[in-house]
Amino acid sequence: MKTSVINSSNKLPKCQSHESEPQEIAKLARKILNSDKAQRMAEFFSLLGDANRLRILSVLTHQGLCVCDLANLLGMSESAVSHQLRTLRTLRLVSYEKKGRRVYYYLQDHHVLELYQSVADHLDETE
Amino acid sequence: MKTSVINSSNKLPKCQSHESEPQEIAKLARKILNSDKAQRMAEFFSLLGDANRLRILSVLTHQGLCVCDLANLLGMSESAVSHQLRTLRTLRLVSYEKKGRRVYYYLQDHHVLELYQSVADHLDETE
DNA sequence: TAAACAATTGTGCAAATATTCAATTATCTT
DNA sequence: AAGATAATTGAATATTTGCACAATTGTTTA
Repeated sequence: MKTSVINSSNKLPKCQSHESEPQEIAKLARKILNSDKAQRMAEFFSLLGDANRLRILSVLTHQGLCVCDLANLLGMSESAVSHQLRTLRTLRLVSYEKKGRRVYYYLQDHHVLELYQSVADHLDETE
Repeated sequence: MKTSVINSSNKLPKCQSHESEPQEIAKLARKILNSDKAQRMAEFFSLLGDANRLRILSVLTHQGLCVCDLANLLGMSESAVSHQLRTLRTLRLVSYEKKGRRVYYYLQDHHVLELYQSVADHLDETE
């Protein structure tokens, strides 16, 4: 999930900036996605870049559930589920509520639902 | 990018399915995101889960560029850029065109733009 | 209070990934 | 044709990440 840190060590590539207007290039340079934000965006996308996490989210979409039931439904160990929920928790994609010794998890950030649906549909289109 | 393969080794978790209607659970089981599709979705998201790839895409959003210019703009080595472009290519997010010894890359899948913008905005909201 | 259960946590390892380095291919220029 | 340049590729390395396993915490039930 934590992704590569952006190269700031300025080991300059040696190929020459070419004929096509150098000022155009300079203009582009100002539009480049800022490294810090790129990093945060990458972390967000990476969060969705795991099949098991996606499946957890897909279940929580329909209903809030405890760790135990999630583990059973998904065929994962409780430990694995708990670990994944932890990362989902720290990035505020899910919330939780303790009821006795069970801990119920709920989808918190419904924004991810759009992304989720969007990619799901996209993959359907492109066969 | 290739993500963890889903656990099908059925090492059964031992906690018991609890009181809250077992039939509800059974119904949920049928709605779970299919493992295969989850895998493909995860691969797609993982593709966006790297800061440098995001930056490459963000540049190509504005203009098609050759590897050399991309490397210069992003402060990456040509080799690193080329490697990343390869993965973007194989997943059909970018297209390319050879002009002499330069190879120009273009954003192909404009669908990612929506995702990109969506997450960019999302992070802006949540400060 | 003891035993059972649900969940979390830390450690360690294996698989995946990004980048560097070196070698190679293809194209341009002289 | 020779040398320079742009890009790709493969191998090696370092980092990241997901999960198993074991130990621990907190809660319920007998």
